[in-house]
Amino acid sequence: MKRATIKDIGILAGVNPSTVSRALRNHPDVSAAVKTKITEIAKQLKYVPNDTAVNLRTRNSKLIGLIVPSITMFFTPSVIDGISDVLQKNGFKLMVLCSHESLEQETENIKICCNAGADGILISCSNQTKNISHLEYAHDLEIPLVMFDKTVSQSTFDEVIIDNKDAAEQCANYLLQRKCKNIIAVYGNKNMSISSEREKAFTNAIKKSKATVVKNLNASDSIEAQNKTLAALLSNANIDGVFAMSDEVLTGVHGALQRITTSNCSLIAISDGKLPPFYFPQIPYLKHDGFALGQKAINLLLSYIDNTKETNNVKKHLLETEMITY
Amino acid sequence: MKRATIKDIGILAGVNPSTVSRALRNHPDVSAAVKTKITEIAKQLKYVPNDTAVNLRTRNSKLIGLIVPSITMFFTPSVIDGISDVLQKNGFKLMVLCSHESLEQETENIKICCNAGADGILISCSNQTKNISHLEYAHDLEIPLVMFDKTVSQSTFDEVIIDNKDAAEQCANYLLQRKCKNIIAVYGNKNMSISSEREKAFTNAIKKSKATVVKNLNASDSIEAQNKTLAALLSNANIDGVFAMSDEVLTGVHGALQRITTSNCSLIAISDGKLPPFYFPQIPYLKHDGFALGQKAINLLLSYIDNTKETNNVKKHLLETEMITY
DNA sequence: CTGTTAGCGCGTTCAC
DNA sequence: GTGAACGCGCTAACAG
Repeated sequence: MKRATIKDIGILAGVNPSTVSRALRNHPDVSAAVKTKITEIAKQLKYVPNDTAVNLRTRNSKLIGLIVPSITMFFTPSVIDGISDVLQKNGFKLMVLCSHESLEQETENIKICCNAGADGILISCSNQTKNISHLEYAHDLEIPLVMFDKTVSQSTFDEVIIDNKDAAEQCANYLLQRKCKNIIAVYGNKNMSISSEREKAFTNAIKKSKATVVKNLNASDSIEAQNKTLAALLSNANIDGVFAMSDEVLTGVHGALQRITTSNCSLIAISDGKLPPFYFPQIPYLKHDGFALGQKAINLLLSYIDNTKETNNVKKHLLETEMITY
Repeated sequence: MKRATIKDIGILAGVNPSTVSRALRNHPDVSAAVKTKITEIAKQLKYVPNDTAVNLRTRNSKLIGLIVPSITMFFTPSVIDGISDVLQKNGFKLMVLCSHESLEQETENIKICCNAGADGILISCSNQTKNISHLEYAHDLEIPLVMFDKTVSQSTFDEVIIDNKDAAEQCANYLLQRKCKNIIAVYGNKNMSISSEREKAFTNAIKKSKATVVKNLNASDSIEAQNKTLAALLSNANIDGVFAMSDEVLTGVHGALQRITTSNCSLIAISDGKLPPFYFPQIPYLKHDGFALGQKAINLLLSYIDNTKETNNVKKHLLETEMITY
């Protein structure tokens, strides 16, 4: 069944295609009589405007490119959910590209987005990414871009991230309240700003107390986290507190703790909350909401696209977090 | 920076736009000299064809619509990963729509895909979906559609699913080998064909032995799974084997088992393998690979789009599974 | 208020 | 071999 066009309607209504176009878009210049007539015919023909033609004419694609380092994480799906939630309401399409933690693939994905004519790009960087030189391609084409979650130090694009300092401090305070004295902290890949920021804040908070951070660990995946944590626990029998900065890391840390039957540690993690309830006993965590983060990031991007953004100041947008204990 | 068009190149090269078009698409009719000259200029201008214009002209969008019931599950992200892996290599874009287990939203998503001019649709149904009447919209427009994973009984569209019968039987055999006699089986939502098919196969396999299925449970989410499993365990002290048909269900089942300290049950699950290793001790599972399933489904859909599909027989495509024990 | 005209950027006939 | 002309479906400027 072929699709009806604006022209088909015009013929049936005995009017010019352009009149049909105006009527359907509720232009004030067209008479009520003609308007209802055209609307009626359009309904009968099950007319639906051809997006491609509209896009070509109006020079926008109603397409948002989303680039993520990995999709099988706990966090990313929630973010996608939040983004698509907003986009569906605005008639935008979401194109999902995964970089698999590769800078090369990430660079390629930027090009794909631009060449596909995306109206805007949302990116969370791979752990290989150290600067934003590969984002210039989008910047040159004047395609709005917003970074979220996994960002790198820069001052060209807006960033939507959780309040890393506050989150890490809250976790530190939790452990201090539980009277922990000898603490291990496990972070993600060293390149990521979320790692260094959380480390800095956590370390400072602990320093203010009588407790000490016995060891700062970095791990790019849960296996590495498990091995390093296990080694640290074995060589420091007096560890009584562990901080895991993400779900990825938490998985490994938890595995390590399970293997040390003698250990009696307090554990706290930064998490989006999907994973912790699966463990028994449940693990307390500082919740950082991926769904909300996705929504905030896409709303910001859309404000760039619609030109409704108030100021032009590039800045970091912080997301609040919440401590969940049982 | 504005994008260069075929026209810009033509002016610089002193040739007609149509010649540029031919040269860039390596048409045999254009002389080698002109061809290299044009290619050179195109490179300098960083020319990239305008997808929208090409799509309008060629009447296809290079867009695939993916509709899933939920995205925060364990399984879906792997599937998306597999799909986008294939699509990126073929220059297709992936549009992700989530139905949030709502038939109404699913119907709406079908329309969004069609109206956006998707070249093809991949769908995993919500647990409210009982038939395919809402898919007719796509069928009428002759848009290829392939169902995967969560399907409903029908004979219009191809389905890509795991070999439910084999999977359930393998799980049954695992429990029988462990000398289980009194077994609980926990399935997902009753409407889903994967639930009924797995139940049928599992029950039949157990029936052939001296063991019995004490109880068949159905649960739409992990909370419900946990409550029902817990109740069943409490009222049947002699349970020595549990089968969880999915990660969703497994989460609840595991929670229930943890709460019964006296229980000494064998546990087996059908899972894509992301969740089981997180538990300690690790849970054996029948692996059904979401990544591979995604790839298989999209390849099938692409063969419809390219018209390279051999036969026109609608059928179920089964995916093999693998038992993972420790 | 409505019709005419002119493109958006590209691919493809048809001439020459 | 290459140019000219047309049209995909739609919107927008200009006329009347």
